[in-house]
Amino acid sequence: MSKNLFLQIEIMSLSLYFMKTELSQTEENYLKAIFSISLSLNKAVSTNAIAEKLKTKASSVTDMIKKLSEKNLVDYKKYQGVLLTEKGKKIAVKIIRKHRLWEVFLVKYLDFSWDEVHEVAEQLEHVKSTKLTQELDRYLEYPTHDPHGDPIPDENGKIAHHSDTMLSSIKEKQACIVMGVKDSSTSFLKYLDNANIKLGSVVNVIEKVAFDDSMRIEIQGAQLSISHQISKNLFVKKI
Amino acid sequence: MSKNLFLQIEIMSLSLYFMKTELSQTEENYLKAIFSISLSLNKAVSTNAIAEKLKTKASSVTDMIKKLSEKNLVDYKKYQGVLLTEKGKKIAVKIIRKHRLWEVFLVKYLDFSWDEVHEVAEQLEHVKSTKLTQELDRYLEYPTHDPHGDPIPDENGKIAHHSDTMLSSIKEKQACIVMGVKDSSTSFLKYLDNANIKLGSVVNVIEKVAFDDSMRIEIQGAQLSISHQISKNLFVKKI
DNA sequence: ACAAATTTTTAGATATGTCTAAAAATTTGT
DNA sequence: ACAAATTTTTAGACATATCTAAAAATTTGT
Repeated sequence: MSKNLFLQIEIMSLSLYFMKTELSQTEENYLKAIFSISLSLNKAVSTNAIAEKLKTKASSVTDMIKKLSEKNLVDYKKYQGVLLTEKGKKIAVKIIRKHRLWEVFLVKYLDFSWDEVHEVAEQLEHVKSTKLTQELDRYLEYPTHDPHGDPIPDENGKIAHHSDTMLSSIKEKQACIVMGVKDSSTSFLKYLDNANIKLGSVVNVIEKVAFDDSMRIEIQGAQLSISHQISKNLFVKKI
Repeated sequence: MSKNLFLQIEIMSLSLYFMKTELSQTEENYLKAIFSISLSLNKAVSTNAIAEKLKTKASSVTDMIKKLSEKNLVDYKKYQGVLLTEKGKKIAVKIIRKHRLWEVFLVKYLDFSWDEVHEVAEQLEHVKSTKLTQELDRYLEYPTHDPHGDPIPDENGKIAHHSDTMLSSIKEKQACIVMGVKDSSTSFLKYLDNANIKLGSVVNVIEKVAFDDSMRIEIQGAQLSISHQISKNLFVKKI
């Protein structure tokens, strides 16, 4: 009888471990936040960092982390921050994939501009349907990058690595192509629209000003001066 | 001082009344349920009817009704059931509009069949963005009916009225066109697929069997016999 | 190294939406 | 009309996700 009980408990734990747990939107947002913070970090993600990212309080983060830890989505040791497990990483990447696919859809077919897509994609990314994601991907013709130049993970979670050269690091007389934006804030994107800077734009660095790190660039025949704040938020590829 | 206080309270009440209250998905689902029940009913909607529709308990419904009532979305008197206010009706229709637009999108562009769309549309309908709905409508070329033949409310909430003739009421030798389905269950829709019955199909009533109310019909040259259960769930238009 | 500052966790509260069980009101049947 | 059946509401719990305030642990600065 006792042996039977243990067997039963083992089966329960196993099914719990493999269970296709439907996550809440909140849980999904935590995973996404942890993923994106740990991208630019080689250590465990701190409670405060997550709290700041999600505009919530550290105590709320601690509670949620415990929950995610019980579901084997994060590795957590008290006071030591968290890291996503493989399982947690897979889910985070899946959500990012959905987010970016929807962004492409909104810009490509629904006339959204690149500064309008984020808020709506934040909602759409939580819709649960494998078929939906697959069909959307097909319909969009398997895009590799979203409207901000960020790579879209494929069905297996593989992510093309992003250009990591900033325009600010390009030397005088050198030409490059705009590959993405580091900052996706509305104000920055609107500035770029105004300056006629788009993904794929060819930029020639005419002159660099040592004093304030600003630069004079040429884009589509027109010259303009951009501050360091701008140039250090543009991913480019040298030609 | 006291006059000032009253003024303040009045302003607060006014702003509460006009406040653009973001509703939760649950609240939206209650409004939708009440709307759809009251369509086939000329009196207040009972607590139990809502509970059954939403697969929840009557006590939960009472709680939610109180909340919706405080937000002026339903008229509620204890033990007397509820009716949507104009404000509530507007929101319900908006959600139904979004639901049906998404269904059209899924079938038209993402290769969903008409029995697969409901579940996903239930999620998509709660995404909040006026621009999204407008642009989707435009992109779909302002469809008037969803894949099940249900009318899509326009931007002002106007709904084309639905055919209310059932195939079961059509007389022998009379021809008609399939306009919609009353039952949208997977099993019914799959049966129709199998029998090659689609929206727009021309159906000829060959013979009616008084004994069990079944009928022999002709569709696209082929003859088949359908039960009353089937014929009473198909909206048609006489030719 | 150890006191101060910071970070993180815990404890206890609040809000939403759900439930069961019991009480109250309404409707039904004879 | 009034007892029985049904419906609806209330009361009290519970789960999720949040917060504030205080306690505990870790990190920092001298």
